[in-house]
Amino acid sequence: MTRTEHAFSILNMRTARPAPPEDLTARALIRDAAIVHFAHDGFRKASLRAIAGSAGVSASLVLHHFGSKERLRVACDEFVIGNMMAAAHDKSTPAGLQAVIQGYLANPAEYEVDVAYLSRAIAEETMAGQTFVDTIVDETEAIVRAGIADGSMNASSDPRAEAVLIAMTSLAMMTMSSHLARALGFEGRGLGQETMRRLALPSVELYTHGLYSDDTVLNVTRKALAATPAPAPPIREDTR
Amino acid sequence: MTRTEHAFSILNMRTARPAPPEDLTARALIRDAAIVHFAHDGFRKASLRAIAGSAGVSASLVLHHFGSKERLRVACDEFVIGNMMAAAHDKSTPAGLQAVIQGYLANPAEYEVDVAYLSRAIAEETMAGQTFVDTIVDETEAIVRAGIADGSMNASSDPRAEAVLIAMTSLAMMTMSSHLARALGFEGRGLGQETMRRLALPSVELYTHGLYSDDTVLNVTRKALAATPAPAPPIREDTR
DNA sequence: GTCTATATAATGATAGAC
DNA sequence: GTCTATCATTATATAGAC
Repeated sequence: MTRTEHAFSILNMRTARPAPPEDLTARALIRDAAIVHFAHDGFRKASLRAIAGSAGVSASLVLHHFGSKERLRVACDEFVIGNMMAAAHDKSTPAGLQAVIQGYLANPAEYEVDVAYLSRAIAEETMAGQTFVDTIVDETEAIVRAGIADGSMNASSDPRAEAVLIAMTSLAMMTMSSHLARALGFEGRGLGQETMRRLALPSVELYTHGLYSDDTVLNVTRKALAATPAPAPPIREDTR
Repeated sequence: MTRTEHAFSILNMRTARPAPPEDLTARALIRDAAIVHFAHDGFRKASLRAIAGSAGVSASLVLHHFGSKERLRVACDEFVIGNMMAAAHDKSTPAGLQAVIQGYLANPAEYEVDVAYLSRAIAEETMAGQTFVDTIVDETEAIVRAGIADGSMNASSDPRAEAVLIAMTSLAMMTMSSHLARALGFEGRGLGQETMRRLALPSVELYTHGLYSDDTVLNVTRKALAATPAPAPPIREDTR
């Protein structure tokens, strides 16, 4: 994803999960219902009975197919992650998942369920959440390093840490979408296009000219860091 | 909080909750235990029996004092928020809570429980979470507007939206601390000083010079927004 | 594959003794 | 204020018929 694509993607659209409604196996119906319930209520609050009810089957059938609630969660994790990775691969850019996220931010209604599921997964620190976050961070790092290399982005003292910061900001748009909307006066409407539209320009402004008007804070921070040596030896992790 | 204080606060410290260990009323013991359990396990998973066990009392006494699990949660919400607001008031700066957060980021062990509780509250979209987020956003907006007014910060097309973005980034450091640490190779150690130290400089770099090296993306975004009129009439909310 | 019936465990909440 | 005993509900999970 080039920086121009990045900007455009904010206003782009994508098609939703191609899952037809009726001709699905019961196992798939249950899995899809579970994803909705886990996303909406969280793992603990979502009950097998409620999931079974939404899928139009008995609670026992859920266990017959998945063995336990925990294994059902794993199946949902793998399905949603697989879904996201497939969508990312469709984009066929070095920043696949990032592009999917941008697509979501442009049209939240499409990926709504998967994104809500992943938000929960991130908060509950489940396997799907960690995989998703790690992938986004790695992709972001690749983008940042490429941008620095081709001169479109500024040099950084620590591109990995910079990528982490940028990725977390993107992810925060997902996980805190309701707070975001409320803070902008769009209460109750979730993360809609109105919210994203209002944030698009300030976000790019911040990423273009920064917040501070001169290097005062930067210099102060540098001195402060130099004055207090790291508690543990400043081992530089492998940042690829 | 001036911008210099902002930079310094990253390396500052603060004292912890002044709660003595033994000479507390049973009600307070229960409340403190509940805060720990709600923070660690979430509201649903935390059981009254486990809370009572940690407080060294019977489960019935919990209900005797608080009436119900939900009312216990409300009491915890109010206590933690009150705690934070008091700490913020101690700072006696226009950016009280922000300063407390910065203090936490500098020394996570101190406020660990309260911050973990608020992280949960944000994720579970409880009353405490909303109050906390809204306060942080409002404070951030005041800082941004003051910074713009005194020339230390760049002008913005939408200071409120800019403040929301900055606040969400700060809050993401809290709510996604484990993912953050893992992404930097500090797995398992939570959000420690190592992590914060590594992020301090890149964060300020980003806020000083931005990410993009020129106005290409900015101009593209401006054009894209101008080309697609807002879905709903572009009503400008009251941004104070 | 799908169901009904049931086992088993845990939870939030109540009653009442001290 | 604090406890023990207990209730009623709900949850996950199993057994077995069809």
